[in-house]
Amino acid sequence: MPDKSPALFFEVFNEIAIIEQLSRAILEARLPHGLIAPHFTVLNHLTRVGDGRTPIEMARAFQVPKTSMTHTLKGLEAHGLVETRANAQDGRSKRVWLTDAGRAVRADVIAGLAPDFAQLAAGFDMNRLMAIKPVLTELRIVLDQA
Amino acid sequence: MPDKSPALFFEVFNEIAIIEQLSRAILEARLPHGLIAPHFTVLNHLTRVGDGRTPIEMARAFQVPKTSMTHTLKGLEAHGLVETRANAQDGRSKRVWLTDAGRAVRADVIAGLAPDFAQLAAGFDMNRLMAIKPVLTELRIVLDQA
DNA sequence: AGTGTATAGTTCGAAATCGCACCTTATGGA
DNA sequence: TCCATAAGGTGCGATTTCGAACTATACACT
Repeated sequence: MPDKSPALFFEVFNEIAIIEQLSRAILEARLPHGLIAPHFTVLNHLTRVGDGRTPIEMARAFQVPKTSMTHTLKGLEAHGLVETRANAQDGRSKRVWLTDAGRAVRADVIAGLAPDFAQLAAGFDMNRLMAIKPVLTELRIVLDQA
Repeated sequence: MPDKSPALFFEVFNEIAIIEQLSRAILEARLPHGLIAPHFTVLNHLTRVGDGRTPIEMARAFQVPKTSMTHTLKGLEAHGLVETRANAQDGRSKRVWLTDAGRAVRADVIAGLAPDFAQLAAGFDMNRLMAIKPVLTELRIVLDQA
């Protein structure tokens, strides 16, 4: 009997790629003009884990190249949503802080997403969503090590 | 008690976005020079569902804009991995066919991924992977409708 | 047939992504 | 202290992504 695991991985990764596209599209539909998903992701991250993070730390968290993070942060700074200051502990590094405008934009976007979430929650069993989360986390960790 | 579902969706979509990045990176590391993930995705799709598909059909399947599909197909054609012919049933449309080279490249890439899959399968319970697949499919469908 | 609308696909331009090379600062020995 | 190496960050250029506008064909309705 042949090993089915490659096919299974393919199918799962395929679904994941499509879900990523769709969820990003839903988010971006609610973002103010000029902001895209990576911008919001940074605002959200800084809110959740606390601002004062370094660019490289966020690049690792999101698994994107550091040049992409430079670009994303430049966009956020141009919109006045974050500001960067030198890192007193490390002269090579910066730290990124949310501005009041940045916090406000994040809050507004989340508020604007409420109807989308409501619709999703109506069509989807939250228990099943909760059930897959730890598996996804485990998968992410295994992939990260590979 | 507050509704936790927005946060749960955020976390799941976040994991999914990271998994998408990581799995794409693993795939692209095995692709021949000049090919990226979307190219392979098309080769794989045409192999699985049969070639002779139309560009718009694949754009919908992958949830990408049709302009992106035009670009991806142009790259595949430049590499001689697919060829397009007019659609006899619809004068506006094309159909896309795999070449022998295209089939060979897909097979080679999959063969090259074997060690990666083996490593993943070693570090991950296939039953858990199989368990989340239908939930992901359901999630994809619900998102698609939204 | 004739007309209005919808669909498949491309072109074009703007923005995003990301590898590479580079600069600067840290760090850990000799 | 000096030096080699590593790490944070940016500039640049090639490629990708994708929205807007456009062409050409199909289809529905009269």
